[in-house]
Amino acid sequence: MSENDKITAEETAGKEAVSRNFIEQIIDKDLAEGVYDTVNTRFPPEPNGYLHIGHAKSILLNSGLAKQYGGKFNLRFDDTNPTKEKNEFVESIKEDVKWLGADYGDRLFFASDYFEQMYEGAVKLIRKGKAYVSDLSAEQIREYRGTLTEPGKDDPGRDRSIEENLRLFEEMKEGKYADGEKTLRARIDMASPNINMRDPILYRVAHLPHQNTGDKWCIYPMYDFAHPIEDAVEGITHSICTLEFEDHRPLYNWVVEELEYPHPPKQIEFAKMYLTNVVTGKRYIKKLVEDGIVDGWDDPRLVSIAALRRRGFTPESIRMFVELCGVSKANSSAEYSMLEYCIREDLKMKCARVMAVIDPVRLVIDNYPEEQTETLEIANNPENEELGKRSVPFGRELYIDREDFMEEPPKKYFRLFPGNEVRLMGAYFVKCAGYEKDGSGRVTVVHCTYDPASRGGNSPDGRKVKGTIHWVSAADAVKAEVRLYENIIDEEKGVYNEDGSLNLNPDSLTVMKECYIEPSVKGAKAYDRFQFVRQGFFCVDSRDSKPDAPVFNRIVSLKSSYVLPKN
RNA sequence: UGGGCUAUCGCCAAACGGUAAGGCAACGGACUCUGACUCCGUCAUUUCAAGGUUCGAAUCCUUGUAGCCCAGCCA
Repeated sequence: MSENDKITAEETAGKEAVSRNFIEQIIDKDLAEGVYDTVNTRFPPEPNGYLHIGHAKSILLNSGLAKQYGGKFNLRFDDTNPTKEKNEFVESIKEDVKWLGADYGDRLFFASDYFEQMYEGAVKLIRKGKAYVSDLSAEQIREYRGTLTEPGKDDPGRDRSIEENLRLFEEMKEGKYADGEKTLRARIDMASPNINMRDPILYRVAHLPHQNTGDKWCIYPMYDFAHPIEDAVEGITHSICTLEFEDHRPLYNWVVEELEYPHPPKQIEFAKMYLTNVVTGKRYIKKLVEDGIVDGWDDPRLVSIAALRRRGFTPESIRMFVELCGVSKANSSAEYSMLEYCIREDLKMKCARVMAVIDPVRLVIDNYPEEQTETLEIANNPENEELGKRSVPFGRELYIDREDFMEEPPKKYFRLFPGNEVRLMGAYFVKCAGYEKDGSGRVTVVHCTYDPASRGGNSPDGRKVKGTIHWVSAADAVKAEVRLYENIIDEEKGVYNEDGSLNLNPDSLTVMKECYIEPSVKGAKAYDRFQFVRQGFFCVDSRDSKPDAPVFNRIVSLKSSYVLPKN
């Protein structure tokens, strides 16, 4: 206890009196009062789907608290319902939890490991007269339960003798009854204003093999009975869950009390994290996949952990985001811009800043000698010298982005236009001398002249230019595909239509097939990230990128205070 | 309509009876070989509302209002 006090104090000091969230406050109080002498937490997913950004909050909150207070953090699969669960999901969840940096070490558990103890717990309750076997059908149970405003009525099985209950429950376990024929219920209060306390079902019959226990069991415990036992068995002190379980807390406490656990865990509820204009619902995503709108659960426009990873988000950025969002009991929805801030912030110093032309147009330097080429040394990240320098080839013919040239510029446009001089980043000043168009009026070539004295990007005469643009040597460029993402949801309209369907943004994916990137990106591997100067952060796609045909995902664009006028 | 919970800036979120932190976003401006970054500045006389208690209220009391959750043999 004194040891934990120290850790807490250090933590507080280190955080410079940053206020503690309400869960930390509860924990501090528990530690101070000696209710607990350590802090053990768990993340208890049911393996019935992929994890998404919302889960990250729970994972990082739980693992973070354990770490902060020097306790244990468990990953526990809440696999008490074999009808919904699959091993495929336990693998993906393990991967995602590890990727997020929540270190559960070897503390990987399954609720199904405790089926025996749960069974014994149920028997104990029966012996205490606190549980009984019910013959009611599902429909009858619903009728007997009453409504929000009317009390329920007693189950006919409620008054069975302990002996009979013991026998019947044993028979349930032996497989004498069909699915739905019998249940084990807690004897609490059918008139409770809290519906969860109206003799909740503890066990149901399900003749179904379980992914972990096989055919050993044909009765499976319900969440409300299983969860407190799982927590107690693992020595969890603070069982942190989301708000919708608040009404279940009295039942949670009833279970640990009736089962007489010496150090009962405490359930604390917090508000889930939602992102504005984002879809996380399983059925919606399933439909997007089925309809071919996205290319899988890890499509970079989605916010599953796998999708964020594939898009190029870092675990650090997700952690920063969760931390920034904070923890409270108020239902809230964070804006996506906060997540964008976090990834930019994280990648800013880490990534090499390279030049990539996404929508190319040729730039010819008329006064540059035909056969001449040269190599320029450019810092990989001017703000981080540790990233070193690279060589960038330069020549007479380059590519620049179409957006960086206009025939008739609007006011305040300081890129290339006839007569204007700009800097080719890291290279020379060039002045636009003319341009060519094809039959459809599309610009095909921009001509310019360069000032040889401005090599490196500055003119010895002190002449200034307003604009600096990026470029790539046509002869040396790496051809690549670049995928530009926007929200898959139409933000103007919100996520859902009146009929419950999604408001999709038809332009959520723009595939640019012919992009030219400077040769320094050659050899980039899956998940390698770069800043494409003036454009954004990009990541090598882990699924579709090939060494000879690289594919880059735009993680996030750079901020911009200049809006190009629409043509 | 019974029970539980929540309401503080466009979005998160502190404040724990002593006179409304901070971050994101936005908007000015400086700087700039990224229209980025960085820097500097602006952004709640007021905390869902109305009363009350108090020298003093976002915090306490009263009465309302709004939102979320609960009637699975799901978790």
